[in-house]
Amino acid sequence: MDQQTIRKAGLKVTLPRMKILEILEENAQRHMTAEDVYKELLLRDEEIGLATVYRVLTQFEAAGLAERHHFEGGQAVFELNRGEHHDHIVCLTCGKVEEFMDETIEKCQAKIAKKHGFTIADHSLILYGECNNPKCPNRPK
Amino acid sequence: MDQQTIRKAGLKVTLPRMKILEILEENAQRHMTAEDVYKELLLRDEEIGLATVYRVLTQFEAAGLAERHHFEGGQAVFELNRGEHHDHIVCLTCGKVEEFMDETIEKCQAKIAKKHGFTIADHSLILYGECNNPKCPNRPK
DNA sequence: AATAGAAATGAGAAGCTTACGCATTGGCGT
DNA sequence: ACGCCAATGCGTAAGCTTCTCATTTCTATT
Repeated sequence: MDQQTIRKAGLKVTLPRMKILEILEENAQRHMTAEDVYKELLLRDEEIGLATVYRVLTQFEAAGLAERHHFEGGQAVFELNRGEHHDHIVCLTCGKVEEFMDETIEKCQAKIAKKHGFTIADHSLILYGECNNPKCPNRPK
Repeated sequence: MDQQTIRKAGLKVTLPRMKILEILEENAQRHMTAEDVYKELLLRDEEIGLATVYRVLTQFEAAGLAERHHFEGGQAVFELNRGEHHDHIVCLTCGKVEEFMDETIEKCQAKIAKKHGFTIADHSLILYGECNNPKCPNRPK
């Protein structure tokens, strides 16, 4: 139940938060910008302001429900946290994002952090390139 | 000679470009924002506009002279390209940035790209954490 | 159920970073 | 030394995100 998800995050259960969570769940395979979420809300005739979308997404992030990524292009994208950590490959031509996870890289990172005397809190690994998909050049949006 | 660096990049040798390159060289251990560079120019009584700083930094980036990184915090930072590729560890408390390079990780990335059918053009790996330096909590700025 | 208090929302405006337009300035080849 | 064309500076504009504050909505309480 979504309500529990929100409540456990220490947030009041409100309509905007329910709707936004719902949209993020339905688009779990995509990575959505705040604007994307807002547009989706408009399509559903929900009277939710863009400011609220940003606020809620930021709260979700703070609560660990969602992650914010800064891919190239200035606009931040959000995705629901589904438990398993992963990194991203982004196609510079069509914008497609794929996810991956490599145990070796994770271990190397820990090793490097130790060598530098750092305690790692988080990391961001993004590979940029061309997806080589025949249909790729059709940029979305 | 700096002039050669700029000329070889296909850019006209102008005073702003010289000064900005100079500042980047003198602060090679730091990672500077456009604003940082601009302030440094003001200190030196150079009549160079912020718009020019952004323009020149972007040109340096396009010419491969400098790299632009998007660490957390929205503001992009620039650093001169000194030939050898490297990634970054950023201290979330004091903002200190250290550089590293790990052959194993680089190889893993290539492997992952191949597995996903991507041709890698670039990548961004940033570790965030605490530097554990006794003097760390004195945030700069 | 009704109510009070606190938190959340919506709308617009502000803030911040970055890019742009245009008149003026300044390199660089001849 | 001269002139062309690129580069600059200033102001302004654009894009993304956050803030302000009056109003609404949730939740705990009566």
